[in-house]
Amino acid sequence: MLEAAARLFAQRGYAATSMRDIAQAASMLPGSLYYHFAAKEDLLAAVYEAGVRDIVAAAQAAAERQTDPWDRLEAACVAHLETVLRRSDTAQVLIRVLPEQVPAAAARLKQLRAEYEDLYRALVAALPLAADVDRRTFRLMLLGALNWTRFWYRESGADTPRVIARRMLRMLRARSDTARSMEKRHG
Amino acid sequence: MLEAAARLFAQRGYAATSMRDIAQAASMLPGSLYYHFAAKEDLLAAVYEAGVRDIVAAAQAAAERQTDPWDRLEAACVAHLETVLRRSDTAQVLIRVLPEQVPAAAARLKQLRAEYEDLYRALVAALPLAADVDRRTFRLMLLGALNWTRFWYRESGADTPRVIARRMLRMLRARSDTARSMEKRHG
DNA sequence: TTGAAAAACAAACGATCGTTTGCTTTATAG
DNA sequence: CTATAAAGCAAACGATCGTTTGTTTTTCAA
Repeated sequence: MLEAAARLFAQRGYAATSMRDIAQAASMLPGSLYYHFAAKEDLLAAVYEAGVRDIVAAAQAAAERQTDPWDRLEAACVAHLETVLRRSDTAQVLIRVLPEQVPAAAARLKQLRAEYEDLYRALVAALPLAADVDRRTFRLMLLGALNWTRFWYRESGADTPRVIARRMLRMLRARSDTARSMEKRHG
Repeated sequence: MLEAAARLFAQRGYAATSMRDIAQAASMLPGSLYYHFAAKEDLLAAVYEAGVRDIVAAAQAAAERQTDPWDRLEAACVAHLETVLRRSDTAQVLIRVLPEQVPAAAARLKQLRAEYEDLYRALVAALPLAADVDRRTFRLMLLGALNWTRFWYRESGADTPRVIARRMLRMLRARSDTARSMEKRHG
């Protein structure tokens, strides 16, 4: 039921998905949904919560398997992209549906989003970046590029989410890195 | 009237905006809209077209004032971001509303989007990039980062669109550049 | 096996949706 | 000034929306 809602919210958006659509996808009648959720907004909030859980869990688990700050970030990004593009419909809703679109639940949704943004704030904070690199811009740029893939990624394409994430991180890593690690990588 | 529609589509999305909302914002009655547009989808297509025109015109004009490939791209990105974040409601619709959300008009909308993606394809093609840099990833990453700003940019913040665009481009420029221009910049 | 709680059904409520129709107002060319 | 076309008004159409209500089915512990 949550899965059906997530799939439709991710595909069509929140407003364009009716409770009847969701009910049909879940093989139920519209009214039955209201035994589990008091309103459409609550259903969205539940999907959102599951989405945050999916992404944060995947990214965090991947990061924890690494020790080097750059490796940790890369692992998190790979997991993030694989989750969003392949594994989880609920995760896609995080990208597709924005809190402001549902004013009544905006506060709760923003709080949930913050949970996963904090993860990246921490990962970026640990990077040995050159002094003139703005970490906020770095983080927002990375997340923007990653999340935007949802709009052009095709399963049929040659590139896997893993390859895409790594390629993106390599582009950002270059000059942003400290001189010391630059030296090391350049031999 | 187009402006009213653009503002609402950008703020709330396509499905969440009713013809009555648009009519009220344009100080008209709902039925009157249909003298100018046969359907809601046609109204969106018109807004989309104006949005593409705004972005492409601004970016192209800015790029033409420069000769160096990197300067041309930077100028285009600055103009792009200023248009999207400040000047044009219609431009925001391009980012907010995706073709797949309106199946009946998807083909036309995709065609319009392609027009502005081609501009960036050309700008990126002209860059003196290192051989191991994938230009497609470069372009998609840049556009993703730029367009994602719509979701976190605040007018009240300290950074102007111009500053944001330049900072982002500087991060991407570093290692992606050829060795020759690296040398030049590093003295 | 029975009885109560959980879950789903069946049917409808008022509200709002995109759109249409017929008439009136406004603008403009001769 | 007047005729004609462009633009907008007023009112409503059927469809669909989120949601509610009362009843029936299913589940499962005692």
